[in-house]
Amino acid sequence: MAGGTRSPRERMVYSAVQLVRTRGANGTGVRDVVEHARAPRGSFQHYFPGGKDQLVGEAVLWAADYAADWARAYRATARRPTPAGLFAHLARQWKQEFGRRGFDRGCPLMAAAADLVGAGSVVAEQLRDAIERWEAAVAGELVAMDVPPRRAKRLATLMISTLEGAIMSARVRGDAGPLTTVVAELAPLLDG
Amino acid sequence: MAGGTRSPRERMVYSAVQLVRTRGANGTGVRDVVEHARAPRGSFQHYFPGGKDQLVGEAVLWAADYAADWARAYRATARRPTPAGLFAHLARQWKQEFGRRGFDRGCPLMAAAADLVGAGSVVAEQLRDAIERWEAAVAGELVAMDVPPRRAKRLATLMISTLEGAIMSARVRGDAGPLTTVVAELAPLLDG
DNA sequence: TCCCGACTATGACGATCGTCATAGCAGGCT
DNA sequence: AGCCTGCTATGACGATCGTCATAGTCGGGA
Repeated sequence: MAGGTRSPRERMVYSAVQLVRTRGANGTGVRDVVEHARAPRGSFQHYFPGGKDQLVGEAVLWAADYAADWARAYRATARRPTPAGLFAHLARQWKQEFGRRGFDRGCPLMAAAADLVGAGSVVAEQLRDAIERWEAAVAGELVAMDVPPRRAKRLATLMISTLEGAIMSARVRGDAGPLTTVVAELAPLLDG
Repeated sequence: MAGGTRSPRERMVYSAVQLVRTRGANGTGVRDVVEHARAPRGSFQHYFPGGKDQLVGEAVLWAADYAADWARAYRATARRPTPAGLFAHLARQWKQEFGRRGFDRGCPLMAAAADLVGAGSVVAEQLRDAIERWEAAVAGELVAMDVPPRRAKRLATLMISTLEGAIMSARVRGDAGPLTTVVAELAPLLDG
């Protein structure tokens, strides 16, 4: 999650992710990102000649790959993988995040989507890539559990939608309850 | 949805809702709201001495009441109300919105949550009220269908979470498919 | 040695933000 | 008439935004 020896460029992308998660895309300034990353201020325009759009775009893609990797990691930890188990695995991380660090940080994709999609930002395209990459990873894991590909895609859509909404609900209430609820309610449907 | 004879004050709250839906809370300026509402610029500080926070707070509450009313309206239109029918009713409005007006506008509660919760805004409290008010309305409708109160609350959480996530997914992809998918997938669980 | 490329430092620009101060208008009441 | 109150008009303040221009530092190859 956190490494000490990353390049200033990588640190800026990572910091952008964290700040977008807490304050939204419009609420995050490039100066904040540079400072949070302990990166030289002059390096921003060197590494990101495309400006803030490029930075946020890379942050969104970084987050999607991180989420996809997290989904793929489930198979190694579970002795008997099931769709409901995968969903619980995805939700567990968020419960831990909320339990340990509070409710300040949400999903970066949701934050970026809320601010940028309707504004016609160029980042919207990479947001689309990000969501599809994540969903494809989840669907791929379901296929590996012998779920038929077509249904795997539908279940992946359901899982990601429900997870995202539960994250938002939990953050607003300051209570991880919604995550627990949706995991329990969806379990029979996913494994049935 | 739109009335021509509302007071400048009401128009500003309504315009704030629409602008927050498309550009997010931080992306919406008070000058934009005033102009969009065709309201006198000087009236803003008169009606909202609490500034932007007050305006956004009222917008969030307005949206919650609107959503709650929409949920309650289902019972009148359905000859044989069921939980899955209610969920489809909620999703149908969004499919129509996306079909008619495109994907620029999302859910104002999600947009406000993404921008304000992590920033420690005072609006976060009213956001909490808004979500709970909406969820209580949905749960109330379920109880009216003879769903036991405790389970009604859980199903309401599931429905709202899934709906919110599907809205986000649909907006990012520019395709209302996720809404259709989650409605179909959740139906047997909700009515079973 | 010189130079050249990658990287960093710093200051400034114009735009926009939320907020405020102040003045002007209308209409009802006494 | 005079006045008070609800509402509107307008200009400005300081802060912050994303971006840019320019100069400085550093190390390795010719």
